[in-house]
Amino acid sequence: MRGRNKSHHGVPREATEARILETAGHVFAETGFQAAKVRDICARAGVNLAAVNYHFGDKLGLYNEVLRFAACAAGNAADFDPVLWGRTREAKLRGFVLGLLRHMYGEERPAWPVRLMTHELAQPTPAFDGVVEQIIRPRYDAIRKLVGGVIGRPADDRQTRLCTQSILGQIIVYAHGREVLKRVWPELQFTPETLEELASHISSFSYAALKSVARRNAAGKRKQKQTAR
Amino acid sequence: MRGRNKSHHGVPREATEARILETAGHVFAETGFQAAKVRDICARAGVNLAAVNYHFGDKLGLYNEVLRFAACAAGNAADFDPVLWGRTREAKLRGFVLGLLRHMYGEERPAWPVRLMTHELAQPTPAFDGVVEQIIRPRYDAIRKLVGGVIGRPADDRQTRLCTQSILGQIIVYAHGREVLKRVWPELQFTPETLEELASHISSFSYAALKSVARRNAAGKRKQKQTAR
DNA sequence: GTTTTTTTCAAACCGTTGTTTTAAAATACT
DNA sequence: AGTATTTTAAAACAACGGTTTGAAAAAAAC
Repeated sequence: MRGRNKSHHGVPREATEARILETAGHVFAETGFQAAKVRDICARAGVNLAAVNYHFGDKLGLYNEVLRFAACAAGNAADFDPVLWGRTREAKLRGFVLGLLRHMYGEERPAWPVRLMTHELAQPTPAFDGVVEQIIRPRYDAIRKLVGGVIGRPADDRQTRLCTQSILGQIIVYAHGREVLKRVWPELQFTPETLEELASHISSFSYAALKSVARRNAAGKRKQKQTAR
Repeated sequence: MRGRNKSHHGVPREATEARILETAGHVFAETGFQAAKVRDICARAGVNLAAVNYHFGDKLGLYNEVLRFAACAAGNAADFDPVLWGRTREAKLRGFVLGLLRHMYGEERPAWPVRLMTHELAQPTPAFDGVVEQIIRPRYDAIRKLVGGVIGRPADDRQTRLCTQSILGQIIVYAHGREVLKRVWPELQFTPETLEELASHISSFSYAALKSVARRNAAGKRKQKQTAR
């Protein structure tokens, strides 16, 4: 009865399907899954109301497809090799930060996947686990390894994780604090130059902090040796 | 017809009203304003369906009342004098961070106001501006002033704001990254000792970074003077 | 104790919203 | 061209959910 996905020869999507998907991304990002209305999506996409159910089964099916689409746009795991980001560790750190910022605010990228994520964080749907495993965890593991290298600790060390949280927090605050930021710092604009500036600030801020942690660790070890003697 | 607020002599709230308010806080925090159901709130509170409309006018009226309640629980502006937090600037910073962490995760405090805020950030209601002005801005201004003091710049300097964002980001990541954190770092528990640990980490991490920024600024100035000579 | 006011309750109301249906139009296949 | 299949379209369906109603119960006022 209902034709799922591609037509009989390899053509991936009908025009209608694509238009729904595109529009749904924006609508879901604006209001979240629950509050988004199928009627709204269809009207904006200029397709009939029944099209969503015909092409995607139901609203949740459409949402999952939108998430899959957003996941593709997020890039693949191969991009998370720190060697791509720079030569020195500080350069690597800056590369990671800038990459993430560009990914979230870059002008060439659509803004809706990030906003969609904000809604998932506030109220996860069943699809959230997949998003974490596919999108977030590889990035998290990569930066954790890098941080561990700077402070001379294993990647799953508690202190390493705290430092990782500190770095990620500085990045996501611009996404999740968006509405607050608009009010307490309305002058801030997200131009490409701003992203560079943010990346420089966050990476140098963090690198200095990490070096300080590393020094404190080394001092701690020396002291331990002395008292052991 | 409908009796608003307090009864004729000064008693602030009927039992029903209070029970609705209490329950509504939890429900709104779980699912956000839109997705929360009046029927659900009433059922859980053990009151009749019509009670919400009778006591609060409509759903939005109840929500506003819940926000006002949460705002009270958030403490008043007088708590934001940095001198309360410690003697040295580093101690002040740690005091601020610990205060915010305790406010968000402290066991004596109910957890729902923070989750409610997550929903507001994802999809602000008209009440959000009030929340920002009453709750967030005083804290933001206080920490901004403190940071400016450490790096030797005015409170509304761009660099000061960037550093402030960096510190706040490290704190809110534990609130807004909650669902991610549960998946990538499931072992983390929020005991009172953990809060102390987080506060120590974030404040020492940040203070080291701030000092580094201050040094870089001083070096920049020296260089400027030399070339000017 | 009677009257008045306030509060509770069950039921109904009614717009909204996801989904289904049934038929017509468009497209592909032979 | 003729047939089968896929896609679109308008309307209806059914459940959900905020709100209203009108009467009963409870509380307050007198």
